[in-house]
Amino acid sequence: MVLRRNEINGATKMDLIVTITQAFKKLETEIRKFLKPHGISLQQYNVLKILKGADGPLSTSVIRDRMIQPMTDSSRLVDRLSGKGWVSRVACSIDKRLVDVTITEEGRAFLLKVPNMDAVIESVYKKISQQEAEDLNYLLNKMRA
Amino acid sequence: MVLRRNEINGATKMDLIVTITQAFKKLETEIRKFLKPHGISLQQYNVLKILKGADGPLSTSVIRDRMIQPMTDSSRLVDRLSGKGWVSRVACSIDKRLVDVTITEEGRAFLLKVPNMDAVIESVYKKISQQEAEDLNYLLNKMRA
DNA sequence: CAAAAAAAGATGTTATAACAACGATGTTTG
DNA sequence: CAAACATCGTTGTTATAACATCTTTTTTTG
Repeated sequence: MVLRRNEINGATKMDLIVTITQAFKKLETEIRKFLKPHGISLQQYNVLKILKGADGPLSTSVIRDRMIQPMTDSSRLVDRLSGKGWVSRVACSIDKRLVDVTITEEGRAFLLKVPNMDAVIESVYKKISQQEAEDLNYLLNKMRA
Repeated sequence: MVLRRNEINGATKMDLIVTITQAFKKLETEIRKFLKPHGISLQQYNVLKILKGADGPLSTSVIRDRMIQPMTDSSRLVDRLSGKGWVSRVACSIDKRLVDVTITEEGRAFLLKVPNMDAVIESVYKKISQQEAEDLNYLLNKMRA
């Protein structure tokens, strides 16, 4: 694929910082606004989806590793989900350092109430083609390889 | 320029969410670690640089508009900078709703002590070429056009 | 001109994230 | 085996961001 761009494009890597930041912020804002009426944060939603997709219980640290944005504070993040009754925590019998976190029926029921996010994603990415999305993905992955 | 990628690349726009997020987070983390020993946050640093680059005073809302990550809470952000003595605030005589924010000599002196960030940026982007950086910039800008 | 609308910034509140330190448990290694 | 080390999760602390609301001031509009 041949990229078409302006005749003059002196974009530096410094410019890329600005561009990546703004692309991310726009994305984050849109998703946040989408989730807000449902009373759940981005990170909490991410964890809930991870647990829903898992076979059985996951430890807090495994959850953190699987998050799109791994965070140091995942313990309290699980705490908040537990407070809402969407996950349960049980001490792991094999390794007592671990905590087995499982999504509850209430958690599953909640996820069912949240509409599919496709429309949000499409609204953010509508300006680029599927091919361009793949190119972007390729370049961004190469960057942080 | 022809992008080379894996034979199979089924990256969806949903994948892009993950990729952009992780690219941004890596960037943010590196810059944060770089600034931390100097005792300034990303946003505060951004504002200080904006004020240094400005001719004269800027109002809080103009500062917000120029930030890489515009934030609702820019009032208190300027507050913190003021608390450190790096900016001064004076009521604007022309429009009394506005506050003229100016970088102080202490603020300028502080900026001089912070080393250039080029090395950090280079470390994050070293895996891609200048051409690829420009392509990325082009695609990301197109996306959010 | 006067009322309505908009804009700027301050502030209270709440949620969240980063960081460091800690205790408990598990693993490695001499 | 025992001591050093590593891992996991919790907790305290602090800084930050989002959001709503409010006052003041300016602009718009009928």
